[in-house]
Amino acid sequence: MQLGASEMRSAPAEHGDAEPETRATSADIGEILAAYGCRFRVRRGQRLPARHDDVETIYLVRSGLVVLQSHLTEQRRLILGICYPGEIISSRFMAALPDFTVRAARAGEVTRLRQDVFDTAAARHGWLALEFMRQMRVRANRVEAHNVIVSRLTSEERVASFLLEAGLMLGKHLARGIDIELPLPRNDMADYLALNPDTLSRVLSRLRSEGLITRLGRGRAIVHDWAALEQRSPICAALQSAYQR
Amino acid sequence: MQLGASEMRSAPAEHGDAEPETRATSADIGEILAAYGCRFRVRRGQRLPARHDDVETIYLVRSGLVVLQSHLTEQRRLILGICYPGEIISSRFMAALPDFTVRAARAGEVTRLRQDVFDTAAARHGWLALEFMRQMRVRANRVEAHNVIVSRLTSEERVASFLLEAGLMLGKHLARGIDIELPLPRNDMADYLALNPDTLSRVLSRLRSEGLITRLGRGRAIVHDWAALEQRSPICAALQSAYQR
DNA sequence: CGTATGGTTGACAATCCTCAATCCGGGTGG
DNA sequence: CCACCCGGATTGAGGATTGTCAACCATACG
Repeated sequence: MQLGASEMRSAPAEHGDAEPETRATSADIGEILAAYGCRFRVRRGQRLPARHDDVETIYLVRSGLVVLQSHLTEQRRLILGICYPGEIISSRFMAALPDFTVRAARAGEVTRLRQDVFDTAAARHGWLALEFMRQMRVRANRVEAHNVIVSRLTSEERVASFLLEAGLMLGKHLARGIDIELPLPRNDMADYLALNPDTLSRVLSRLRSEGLITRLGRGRAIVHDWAALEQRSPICAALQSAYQR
Repeated sequence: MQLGASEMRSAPAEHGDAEPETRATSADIGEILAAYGCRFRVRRGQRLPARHDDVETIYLVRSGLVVLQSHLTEQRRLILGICYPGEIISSRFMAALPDFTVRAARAGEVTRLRQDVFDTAAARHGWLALEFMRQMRVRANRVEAHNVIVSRLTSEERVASFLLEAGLMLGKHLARGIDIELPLPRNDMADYLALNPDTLSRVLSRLRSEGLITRLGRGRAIVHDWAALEQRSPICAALQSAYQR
C-alpha cells in the first residue's frame, strides 16, 4: 500500500475554537492526532518511509509494534529502537543513517501526519507540545540505555537486559512466572542487541538450561526468576525507569 | 569546589516585563540563562552532579568541554557523549545509569540552573523552549549516530568516525590538512568509542602509517586526507548533519 | 634532569562471528 | 488426523577481531 501525498491532510480549518487546555492522557492523543493526519493499517514487515515525500513526518503507533532500522551495508543491518502502542516517532529526532526506515514488526495501525502540521497543532494546544516533549525524553532515555547495552555489555547481559525491557512493556504475571510475548523474531532481536543470531540463540539456550526462562514456541518466553534476571543486567535501574507502562 | 543549594537561584521577580519575543541565537542564550542560574569555572576533570541536590538540573557549557559518563562496574567506564560550548545538558534527558556524572574534559565555564526554573523561563520566552527542543533534537541525533558507531562499526571505522566528529566540531583548515585539537585523552577516547585503549592506539598507528593522519604531541592530530577518512565511516552523512558548527 | 603520567607495541587469551549441518514448529494438503 | 515441507532455530567447529597483560617508550612538568 503506497500512500500518496494527497492523503497527508493539512490542519483542520481554524473555526474560532477555544478548546479547553485540559491535560490529556496518551489515551486520547491518538484521537487528537487522527484529526490532523491519516490513520491506516500496516502489515507485519511493512515499511513506512521515515520522511514521507521528503517532508518531516510523525507516526503515532496505535496498535501493533514498530521498529526503527538502518542498513549500514548489505551485510550489516541494525535495529535502533522498538516503538510500542501510544508512542510517537518523529523523523526530526532521527539521525541521517543509511537506508533508515520505520518498519512494522507486528501488524497494527498507525497515524501519520506532517511534522509542520503537528507543530501548528502543538502551538495551539500546549499539552500536545508537552506530551511530545515527554515522549522524546523517554525515547532519549531508552536510546541512551540501549547505547550502553550494545556497546559495553556482554552477550548474556544484553539478552538479560532485553528480556527485562520486553517484560516491563509486555509481560503478564502468571503463577509460573512472567509471560512475555517477544516483540521481535530472532533475527531482529539479534540486530537490536548487536549480536549474531547464533550467539543470541546460544545465550538463550544457556539461560534456559539454567532454569531462568522457558521458551514457549517461537515467540514467547516465560521468565521464572525475575530477580535473577535483574541481577544479570548492570543497567537494570535505568531500564526500569525508561520502560514502564 | 562544592556548590551549595543556596547558589541555585530561583527565577527573577516577575516585574511586568513584556520582553520582545525575538529569535535569539545560541550566542545570547548564555546571557539569558545566566540570569536564572549560577555561572562558575570548572577545572579539568571536575565532576558536576547530574542531578544537583536531587533536583533536575540543566548545565550550559560556556567554554571548555564536558563529557557525560557512567561507571557500570569498577572495570567498565563509558563516555556517552561530548558537549561542546553553547550546548545544554538536561538531566531529564539522561537515563538512570549507574554512577552517572557530568565531567569537565577541559577547563572552562558552565552555567547551572534548576530545570523547573528553566521551565518557567521557557514558558515565558517561547524561543527559549524552541532552542531547548532544537538542542535536544541535535543530541538525539548524535546519540543515535553514536549508537551505530559503538554497536556495529569495526575499530577502524569507529576511530575514523570519531576523527570526523572532532574535525567537524574543532577542526582548523591548514595547508597540510585539517588540524584537530583532540577533545579527549586516549583513555576517554577509548571509553567513548567502546574500545580498549590499546586497540585504539593500534588503529591510530595504522592510520598514521597509511599516511592518513599525523599526530602532533599528545592531543593533536592532522588529517591529511579528509575524503579518505569519510570513505572509512559508513555513517559519514549522519555525522555531517549531526555535527556542525 | 628526574619523575610521573600517558602512549605504544608484542604475545597471548577470550569473546564473538562465520559457516555448515541438523533440528524443530507450525502450517498445508491428502 | 497424520505425513510432509519450509523457514526459522539450534548447535558444533574453526577463525577473526578485540581485549588483557606486561614491558617499554615518549611527553610534560616540576
